[in-house]
Amino acid sequence: MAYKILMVDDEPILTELLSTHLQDHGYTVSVANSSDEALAKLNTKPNLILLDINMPGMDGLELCKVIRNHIVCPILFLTARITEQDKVNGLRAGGDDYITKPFGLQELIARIEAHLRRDERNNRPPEVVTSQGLIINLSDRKIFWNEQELSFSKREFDIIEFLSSNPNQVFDKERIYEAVWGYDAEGDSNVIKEHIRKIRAKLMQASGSEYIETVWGMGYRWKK
Amino acid sequence: MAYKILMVDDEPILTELLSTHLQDHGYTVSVANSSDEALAKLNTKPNLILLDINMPGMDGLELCKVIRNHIVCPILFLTARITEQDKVNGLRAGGDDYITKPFGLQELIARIEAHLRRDERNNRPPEVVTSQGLIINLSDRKIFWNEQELSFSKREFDIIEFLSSNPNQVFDKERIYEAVWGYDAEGDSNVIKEHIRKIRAKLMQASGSEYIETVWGMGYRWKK
DNA sequence: TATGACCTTGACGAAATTTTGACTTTCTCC
DNA sequence: GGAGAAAGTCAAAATTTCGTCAAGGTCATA
Repeated sequence: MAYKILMVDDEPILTELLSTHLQDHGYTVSVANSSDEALAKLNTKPNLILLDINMPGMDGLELCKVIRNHIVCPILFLTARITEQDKVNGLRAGGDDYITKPFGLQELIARIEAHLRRDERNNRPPEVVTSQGLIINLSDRKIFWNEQELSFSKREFDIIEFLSSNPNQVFDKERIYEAVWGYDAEGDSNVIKEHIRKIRAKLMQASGSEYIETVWGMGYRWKK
Repeated sequence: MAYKILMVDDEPILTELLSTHLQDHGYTVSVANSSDEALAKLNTKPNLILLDINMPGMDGLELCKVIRNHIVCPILFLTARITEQDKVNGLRAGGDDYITKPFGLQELIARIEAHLRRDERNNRPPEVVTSQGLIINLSDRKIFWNEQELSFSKREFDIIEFLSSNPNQVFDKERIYEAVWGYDAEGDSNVIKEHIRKIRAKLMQASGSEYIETVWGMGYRWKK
């Protein structure tokens, strides 16, 4: 499937030119000419973001910080200025790389490919999910808090696996039941509540922190 | 509208049997007895694909990869073998689930329904962002004012979701009730007024601005 | 068959949300 | 400006959902 790139720049001429070029290289490109538009287009779950630093309103650095609250993917700054300070600011804001204008199209493509490759490697089989010092090894079905291994039953582990693999998303009880048991729950059931309770108790005892959050009236979410 | 299912299997007996069964459950079914036929029938835009792994010529896994280049929808493998390696191969190829032969028809229907529901959920309306730093993340059901997360109850969030997804449009109370509660309000009710009040108070406290406008005698409108 | 871990269920109090009803304020039209 | 309708406010009642506990059921294993 084609990689999706979100390009954020307030110069329509540039965005048009670049998006054509990127599309020629097989990427799916969506363009945002302002920060608001960029935020609105985050839902397309881009694999990589190209971000102009100089923009009216919320500038690229600010935007980068906000984006980082929502999704994880390589963010490359397009910028004219590139002092040491810019670099620091950019990295602090959560950026991954810089490309100084004017830049060669070859270089742009090369850098994009490099970052996507790296990202791919990093996001590979989520065999291990880590979360606030907790290590969840999905292939071994083992969970560690620091050096100490915690013990969970099958159902408990399945629930943890499901929730922690989809952090921050809210799932209602039916959805969890469906995901873990593999079929629909009949009527109202207490099973999930009870398992969640057991899981919480074990995690709290070991780590002292909350991992599963209740979203009242909606379900549960794994805090990341 | 009936969901469309594309079934790909080289055993005519099986496909005939299954397609009848699926049709009895209200699905529109198209059958392909070979990979080539399957590719040719992709243009029917199925909502879900059932794919036999073992087929002469291009096998199910190969076919799956190719399909993935064209459309996005749940792909369920029908398979006799199901080792860990198969599972990995299948996931790598872009499959969503496995059903091992022989399987019960009940189970098949249940899984199909589950995947269609999930797919529906994932393809939800996009995240919405209004100007001035308010970010409404529909999939996580989180709302941010700049860096700060605001808290809303289920109904409150649902109303915000509905209005903000249709900015600048005016909806009367009945319409909102219908959209959020899922059924019609009986008689005049204060419920909407009250929820709107709570929402406004929270948004005002955090951001200092009005997002919901009253259109007197008509209803409410999300200002964008 | 006995044992123990695990899964499931029903009941109940606590907590949070939702709804209601009475009342006040605001707006429109005459 | 005043009457009437629509919208806003507030507190309290009604309802829903959640967390917890105790107990019964199931399953694999010794």
